Amino acid sequence: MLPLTFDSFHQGMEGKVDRNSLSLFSLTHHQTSVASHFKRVFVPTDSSISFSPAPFYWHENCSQKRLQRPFFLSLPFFFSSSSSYSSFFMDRGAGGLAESPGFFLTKPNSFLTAAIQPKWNLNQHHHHHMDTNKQFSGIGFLENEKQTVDEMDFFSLKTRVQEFDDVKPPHLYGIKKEDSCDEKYLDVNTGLNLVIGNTGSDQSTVDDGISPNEKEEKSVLLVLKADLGRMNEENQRLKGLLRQLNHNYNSLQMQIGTLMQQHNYKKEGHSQSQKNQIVDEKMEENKQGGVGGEFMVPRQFMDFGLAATAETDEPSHYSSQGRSRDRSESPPNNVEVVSREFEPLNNRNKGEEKNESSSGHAPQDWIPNKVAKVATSKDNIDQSATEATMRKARVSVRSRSEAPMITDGCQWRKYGQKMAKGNPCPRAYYRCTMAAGCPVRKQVQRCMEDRSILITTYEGNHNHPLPPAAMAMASTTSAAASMLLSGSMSSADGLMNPNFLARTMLPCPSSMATLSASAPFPTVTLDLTHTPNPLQLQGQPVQFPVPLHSSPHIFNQAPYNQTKFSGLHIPSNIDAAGFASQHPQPQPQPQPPSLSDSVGAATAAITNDPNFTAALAAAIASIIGGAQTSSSTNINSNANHNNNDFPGT
DNA sequence: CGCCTTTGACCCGCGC
DNA sequence: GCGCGGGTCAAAGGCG
Repeated sequence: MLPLTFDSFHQGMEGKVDRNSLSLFSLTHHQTSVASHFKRVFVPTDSSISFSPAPFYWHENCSQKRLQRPFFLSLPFFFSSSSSYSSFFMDRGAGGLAESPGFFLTKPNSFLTAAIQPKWNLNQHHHHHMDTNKQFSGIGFLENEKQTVDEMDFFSLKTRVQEFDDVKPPHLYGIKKEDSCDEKYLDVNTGLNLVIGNTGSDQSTVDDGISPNEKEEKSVLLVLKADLGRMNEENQRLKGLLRQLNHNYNSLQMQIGTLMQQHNYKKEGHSQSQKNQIVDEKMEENKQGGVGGEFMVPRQFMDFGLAATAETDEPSHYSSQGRSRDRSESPPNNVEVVSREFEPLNNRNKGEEKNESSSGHAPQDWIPNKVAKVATSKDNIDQSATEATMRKARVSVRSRSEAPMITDGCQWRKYGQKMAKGNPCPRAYYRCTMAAGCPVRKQVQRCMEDRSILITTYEGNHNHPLPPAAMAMASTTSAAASMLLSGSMSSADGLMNPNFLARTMLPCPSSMATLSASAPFPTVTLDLTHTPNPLQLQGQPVQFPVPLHSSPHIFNQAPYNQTKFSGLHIPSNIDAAGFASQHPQPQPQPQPPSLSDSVGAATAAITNDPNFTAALAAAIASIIGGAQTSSSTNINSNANHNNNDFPGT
């Protein structure tokens, strides 16, 4: 233990304030009858340091002078700040020879602790100078709270003593209760009300007639009160933190709402009047359908949304399962779009009829929307053109993995396997089993050309909450599909001008993106194979969202007759997470340790970069629009039945 | 026993 | 009408 150097303290040396010394303090002793045992300690303010005084016991007679549990928790309430000094009142405390209080000055979020200890004890112990007026004189650091005092590395004091005569002691206004020993004070300097556990300032010298046992009980009581006070303070701090979090959350919600309004506004502006009605009905549905919140939150923001907006509420998916799907009773005009979102390539109406009549099986969760087709009697003219391409949105993810299936956080049940033509690797069909009736399905197949690449294609929307581990992939695919579908629903998008794309999309060969948006399924493929995944080297399943660091490659999947689109470039500085957060979800986003690009950060990036949003939307809209045009004329020119990538033939 | 995979059969759309 | 290919079903079996 380094001896304290009191000389500098007493000589009033002016020390340098630096964050490593933490050493400056001075005090004044108010010799008043009211608060004679209070010492105001002034700590020079360092912008990088904030002090949080907490008292501790110094056990004088212990060979190992361990720091005991703190008491006098009234101290923090004394804490006040001025421009150059922070100050707090220090109760001289129980004192005595056996134990006397010391005080920590703790740097927040740090083990670094300064300790102040009443001088007279030090003097008694070390036989150093005695100064009855300046009774507090020690300061030093502790590496951790378990460190003994002997191990304390006291800093030499680099202080100057200042007498702040203008600082008034706290004014006692409360009545001292005989049983509690509490006194109420008003700090006339800070205006704070203070409740001080009065232990008797001069117990070491004044015989107050209290027995040692009573003193101990009072000390214990004070300790408990001190703990309670500390907990209350912590509670207040946490409350403040919670308020701040709520505020931030609400702000983010408002931003989402703003983005959604802009999103809908674009759709309204570029589509027919019936679309307006759709939006209105969606909003009305959200009002009535229990989607809580201050603003409309479409389901795809909460689910693994592969479809745009409320199309996810496909009635027949759930009505047959006895689910509460009130909205299916009066399908809005967008039901036709809904039906196409989930309608398989083939029309399975007959199969369903067979299932319902002959086999007696309950209709499966993912079935063609026969009801929806019946309900789509209006506005067929415009929608007929969309019907050719708007069947089912798919998001395909290419990733390198030796495992048979990537780990995306969801639970899947294999329900089929087929040998796809032209690919020796079989294609596996999986259905989400995290919730009964979840319509989400995925297909897994290895790329024939590079069998280390696993191609996973997602389809449908989850109808249940997702675990955090599944949110990343869901948000990624949701955003991709949403953009794809929202673009496909625009028929005369003014942003479809290629020049707009040229202006907004920077060419970047490594992030060359192509959408396959033509019949039968508009498909977005996220190519995550270009970023080495450490896990793949270990032969372990690819753990999403690990690969999301890579840039999204949206390229031609061409499973069927698909039109290739070149020239859609996504800026390389926009990562997949940012892409996914195009439609941030209100659920807590996963924060795996390996995902440095958190969704939240990506959300901020997106919200701060409206150009990217507009550009991406316009690009996909343009592509889809081009697909719609070409699909009716020259789509076969790009037929590629030999494409080996899933879901290619 | 429940959940899952396997696997042949079946359905469907499409092209010829 | 027939064959092809994608997609699904469902019985049988495996597994913990």
